[in-house]
Amino acid sequence: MASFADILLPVPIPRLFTYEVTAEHVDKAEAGRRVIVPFGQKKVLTGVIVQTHGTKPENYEAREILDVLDDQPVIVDQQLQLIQWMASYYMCTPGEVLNAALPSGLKLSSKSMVQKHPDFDPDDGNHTYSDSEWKVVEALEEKEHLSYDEISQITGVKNIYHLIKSLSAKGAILIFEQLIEKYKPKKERRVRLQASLENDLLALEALFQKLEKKEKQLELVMKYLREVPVNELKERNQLGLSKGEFLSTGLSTSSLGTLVKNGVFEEFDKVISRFGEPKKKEAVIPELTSLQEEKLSEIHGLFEKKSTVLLHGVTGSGKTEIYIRLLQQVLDEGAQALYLLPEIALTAQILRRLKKVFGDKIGIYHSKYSDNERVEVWNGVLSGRFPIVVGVRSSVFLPFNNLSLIIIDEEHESSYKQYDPAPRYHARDTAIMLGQIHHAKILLGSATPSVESYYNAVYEKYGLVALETRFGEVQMPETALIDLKDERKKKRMHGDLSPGLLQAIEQTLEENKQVILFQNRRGYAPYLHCEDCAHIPKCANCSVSLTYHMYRQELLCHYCGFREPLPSHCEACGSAKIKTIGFGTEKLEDDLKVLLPTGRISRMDYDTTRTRSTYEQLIENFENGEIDVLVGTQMITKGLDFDHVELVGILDIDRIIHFPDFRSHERAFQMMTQVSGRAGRRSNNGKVIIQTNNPEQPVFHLVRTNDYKRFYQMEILERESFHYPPFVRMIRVLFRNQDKQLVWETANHYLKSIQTSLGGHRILGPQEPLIARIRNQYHQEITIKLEKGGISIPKAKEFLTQKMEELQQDKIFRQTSVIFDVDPQ
DNA sequence: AGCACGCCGACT
DNA sequence: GTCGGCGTGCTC
Repeated sequence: MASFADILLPVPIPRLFTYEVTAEHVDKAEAGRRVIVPFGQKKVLTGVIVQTHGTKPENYEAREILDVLDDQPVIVDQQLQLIQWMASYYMCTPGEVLNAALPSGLKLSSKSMVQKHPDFDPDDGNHTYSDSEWKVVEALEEKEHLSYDEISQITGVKNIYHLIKSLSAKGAILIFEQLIEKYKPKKERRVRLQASLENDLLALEALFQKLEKKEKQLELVMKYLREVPVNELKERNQLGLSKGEFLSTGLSTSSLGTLVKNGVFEEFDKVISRFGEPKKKEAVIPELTSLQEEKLSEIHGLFEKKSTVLLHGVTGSGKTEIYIRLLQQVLDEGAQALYLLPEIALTAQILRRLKKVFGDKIGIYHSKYSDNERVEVWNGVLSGRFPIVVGVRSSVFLPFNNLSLIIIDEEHESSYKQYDPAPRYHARDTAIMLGQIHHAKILLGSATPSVESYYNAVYEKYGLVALETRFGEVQMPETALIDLKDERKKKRMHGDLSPGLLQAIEQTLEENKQVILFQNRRGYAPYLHCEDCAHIPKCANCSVSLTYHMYRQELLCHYCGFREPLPSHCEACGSAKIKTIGFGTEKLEDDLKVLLPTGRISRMDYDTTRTRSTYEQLIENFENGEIDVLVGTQMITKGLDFDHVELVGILDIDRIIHFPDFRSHERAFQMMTQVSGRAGRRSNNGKVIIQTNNPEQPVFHLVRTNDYKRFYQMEILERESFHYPPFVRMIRVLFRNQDKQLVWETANHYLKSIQTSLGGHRILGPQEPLIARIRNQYHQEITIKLEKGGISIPKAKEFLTQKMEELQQDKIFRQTSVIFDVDPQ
C-alpha cells in the first residue's frame, strides 16, 4: 500500500521530500506526474513524484499532497535518471536541475497576495498607521490585491515582513495565496449551428422563411451552409468554423450576434496548437552526392561498434544533408531524434530547410520561444506529435522516451555550456549521457571539433568520419594576412580598417558581391579616455571600463547593464578633451558609411537583434541582397549560409588569441575558420582577410592552410605539457561576496581544507578572476585539476561538496557564496 | 532559494 | 517605545 511519495521540488536543497498520499490521490500518484504540495509555512510548490512507497518517515510527520496535476507522467523515467546524473556530475542539487528542466509553464507556483480586509475602517480610531502602512492602504483602494513585490515597490521598504504583520494585526489586510497556473492553451473562437438545427431539415426551412427579409442574417446562414453542408455531413457541424475566418469576408458581426442570441448559431472555444494543425509533409529528401553517400555509410558502419561518432566536415561540406538522411531513418523506424544546435546557429535559414523535409514532425525548442510554446513542444514530445526536436541547450531536458539518435551540430561551440545559474552543464556532454541512457547513437558534427572531442576520436572512444571537401567541389576561400604594425607605422589606417581590406571591400562591392566583417566587440568604443588626466570612466558596480554606445549616447557596462549618459566633460578633472579608444561594431559601421558612401552597410550584434524578428529581418535582408556589407560580432560566424558573400574580413582576432585562458588558441582557430567559412560558399572566389599585429603567430598559418589536424597536434601537446583538458578534469570553485577581504579569507580557508587530501592534484589559486568585481560582488576562484588515474572523480566531487558544506557551518565563512563550475569553458 | 522570526540599534 | 535592518534556521 503506497501511501507516501518522495517528491523532487525545484528548490536548491539537496534532497527529496516525503509527503503523504491520501486515499483520494492514491490512484493518480505515480512517478513522473506533477503534484502540488505545501512547502514551508505558506508556500505551495509544484514538484515531481520520483517514487511512491509505504514507509512512514521516522523523524517528522509527512504533510499531505494537495493535488496530483497530471493524468499521466510528464517527466519520464529517463529524465529522472538524467537529472540525477547532472546533479552529481555538475555538483548541484537535483532541484536546481529540475528547475532548469521544466519550462516555467509547467511550474505552478504560489504567490502571497494581500487584499483589503472587508471589515476594515481606517477612520475607526482604534489604530494608528505609519506612512508606509498608509501607502499600502491607499494602494489597495486602487487595486484589489497586491503582491509582496508590489508592496515593496510602493513603499520603498526592502523588508516588508513587519509591515505586513502589523497591518494584518490591525485588521487592515488579509493575506491569501494565489496559485498561478502558467501554461495557457491557445483557444480559437468558433461558431456552429445549434445542435437542434443540424438534425432537423424542417426547422432549417422554417428558419429560411423567417430570415427572408433579414438579408444580412440570411447571408450568414447561407455562407455557413455552403462551407458546412449539414445535410450530407451532420458530424461536420460539431467542428464548426473559425469565427475570425467566417467573418473575414466582411460579414456583419452584429448579425452573427443576433443569430447567436436567437439560438440559430452558437459560439464555442476550441483548444488549438500554437504551431498550426498537423499538415502532411512535403517529403523532399535531399539527394546526396556520392561523397556524402559514402560518408553516411561510414557513419552507419561506425555506429555498429561505437555509440558516438564525430563528423569532421569542413565548412560548406554539406553536413546538414547527411543529418537530414539520418533523421529520416529515425522517423521511418518510428523512434525519436534530437538535433542540438547552439543558440545563434538556430536560425530561420536552417529551420526552413528542415521544415521542408520533415514538415511539422519537427518540434523547435528555442530561447526566443514563449513559455506557452515551450510547453506545447514538451507535450508534443510526450504525445509523439514531434518525433524530431531541433533545439538549443535546454532541449536535452525534453521528455523523450524512445530516443535513437542525437545530433550535436557545431559541437565545439562553447555556448553549449551554461554558466549561470546552476546547473552549469555542457549540453554536448549531457546529451552524450542522455544518449547512453536511451542507448541512442550520437553524432557530433563540426568543421573545427573541440580538442576534447577530437582527442576522444583519435583514441577511438568515438568513431571519426572526415569530410574534407566542400559541397560541389567548391574551393575553400583564399586567406590573406595584413600586418597592422606596418600599416600603423605608415599611418595608413582608416580607423580600424587597413587600406588592403578597404580596397578588397570596394572591389567586392563593384562585383556586386557581399562582404562580412567580423569585429567581436559591440558598442562604439570599448572605453573613453580623458586626454588631460588619463581618466577612464568605469562601472560603479564592476571592475570594468564602460563601453560607449553612440546611438544611445550612453556609457554602458556589458557585465551588469549599468548605464549613464555620455559625459561632456571628464568627471575627474572637468576637461572637455574626451577621446574614444578602440573600435566596436558600431564605430566600424559608422566609419564604413563614410568610407563607402554608396555601400549599404548593416550591423548585426546583440544591440540590433534584441527580438527574433529583427534578427530574422537582418538575415533576410542580407540574403536578398539588400545589404552589401554586414558588420557583426560572433553572431555572424555561426551556421549562416549566404550565396553571394565573397569577402570576409576579420578585424580584431588578436584580442582573442591573447586572452589569458588555455582555450584561447582553440577559440581563435575555430572563430577564424568558422567566419572564413562564410566566404565563397557557391563560388571559387571566396576571400578572407585577417588583420593582425602578430602575423607570425602559427595559428594564422594553420587557418590559411585549413589544417585542422596540424592545429590539433600542436594544441594537444600544449594541453598535455601544461596539464589541461582533456588530460585533466577541471573544477572551478568560485567565491562571491561584497567584502573583498572576506572572499579572500573564505577561499583560503577552503583551500586549506582541501589541499592536503587532494595533495597530488594541482590546485590553482585562490586568485582574482579577470574581472574581479561584478555587480558589487568581489570574486575569488580556485581551479582544481584532477588527473586521470588519480583519485576517482566522483569521490573528489563528493569530497569538495562535503568541504563546502563544512564551510557553510561556519558563521563567518557561510556569508560567502560558493559556486562549483565543472568543466569550465 | 524564500520565508519566518527574533535580536538590536536608531530615531521619534 | 516602535521601525526597520540583519542574521539564523528551516523547509517533508
